[in-house]
Amino acid sequence: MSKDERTLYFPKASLDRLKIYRRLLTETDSEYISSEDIANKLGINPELVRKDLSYINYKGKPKVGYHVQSLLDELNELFGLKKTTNVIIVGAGHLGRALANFKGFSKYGIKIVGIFDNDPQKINQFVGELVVLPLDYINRVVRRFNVEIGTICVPEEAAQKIADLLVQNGIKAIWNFAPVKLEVSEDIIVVDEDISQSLLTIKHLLERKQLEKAGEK
Amino acid sequence: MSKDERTLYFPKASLDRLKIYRRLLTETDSEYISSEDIANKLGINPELVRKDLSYINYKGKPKVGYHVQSLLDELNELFGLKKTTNVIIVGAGHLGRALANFKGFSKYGIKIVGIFDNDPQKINQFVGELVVLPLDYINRVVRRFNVEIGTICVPEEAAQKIADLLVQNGIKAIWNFAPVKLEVSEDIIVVDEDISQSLLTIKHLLERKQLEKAGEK
DNA sequence: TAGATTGTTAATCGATTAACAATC
DNA sequence: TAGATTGTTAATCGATTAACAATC
Repeated sequence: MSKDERTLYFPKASLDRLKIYRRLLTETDSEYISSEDIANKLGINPELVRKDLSYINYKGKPKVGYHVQSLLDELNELFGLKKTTNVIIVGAGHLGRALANFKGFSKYGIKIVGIFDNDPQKINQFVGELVVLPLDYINRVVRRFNVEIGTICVPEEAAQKIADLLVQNGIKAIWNFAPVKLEVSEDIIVVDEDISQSLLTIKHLLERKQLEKAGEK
Repeated sequence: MSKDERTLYFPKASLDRLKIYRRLLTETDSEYISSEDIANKLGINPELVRKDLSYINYKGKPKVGYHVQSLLDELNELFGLKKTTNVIIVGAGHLGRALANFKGFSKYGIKIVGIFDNDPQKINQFVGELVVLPLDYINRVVRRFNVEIGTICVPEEAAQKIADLLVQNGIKAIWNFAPVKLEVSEDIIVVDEDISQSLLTIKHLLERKQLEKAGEK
């Protein structure tokens, strides 16, 4: 199968499930796994699993199931895990530093190659093995390391300006932790990671549950 | 309208959009806003906005639109922003400490009332205004502050055990930063915040984009 | 071979969009 | 009033599920 065939468009929901299958497979010891096994563990339908895998043109063996290792390889390829992608972080506050210190990214072929801030107090401080650099240095680092992803960990007032700066410097994708809808040109990938928003979901579900309980009486 | 009417079931996608409308309204200065204004800013259909708002039984004024302040009030109520919810954090690593230090949660009616770790080196250290406590203290803190939400910031190997511990101690919702599917009883709310997974999405989209470009030639 | 499991087409379901009457 | 915008019913679209033939 050619790469082009494999990466034709398929639903976002399927892409998200493929990530979950991938995680499940990394925790699977057996040599083969059936669509039913996968479905049961995730609480979904086996047909859906098969459909999702058909999108990436991966073939299982009737009567046997899917070969865990080769499917995992295929999914790792799909998510570009085999090649290293260089990433910078803008904002050396608590969150930016926490991300810079996180050891788990290497598993996903992600390497943090720089952290930046405009606060003179933070500049030159060590964060793990990196040193906080001023924003002027973004250009140099991006070119030197061929950085594709920029992470925004600055306060929301500053986020749009930093996004513009990143785009100017040739960043192709933005991982945005600020609670703002960034306006960038269409060809830039933006993924929002607005963690406070999930707290809203939790609070709503707690409220709803409480009302349900009250209603039962 | 009674609370019960308002909180009848509606699609998850609508709930997520309602959160986005809420954020947009906080950034809106005018007194009224039309479904078309909202839709344009978010790149969706005005009909969808009206449909979503009809789920929460919120009425606009024909020819005028929606009253920004009162809609915002309604949404704040929907997401339980007006009352304070107490939260604890388990795991005082970089991420746990970053969350404990984050000032923005108060806006959402969230208060961090405790941070815990099993590492003797971390216990008794200060994190902002809190002191890291051993896991044994979870029970006391949960009861004392009537804690509803527990945040898991421990390594993935430990996550399930901590989830069990939280549930034993009466926690009603888990905000899970570990890359693991937690097994908990049905009445416990679990919201996953697996940030590494979004990197997979970014890497995939980057790959796809590159293939598209290659294909154009 | 018989049976189990895949792969795929058709049917169903649910969410989004279109249409339009109601209303200020 | 006329016109703009809401609220809601009906039509469409897309994703999920069901059914079943293909295959090892």
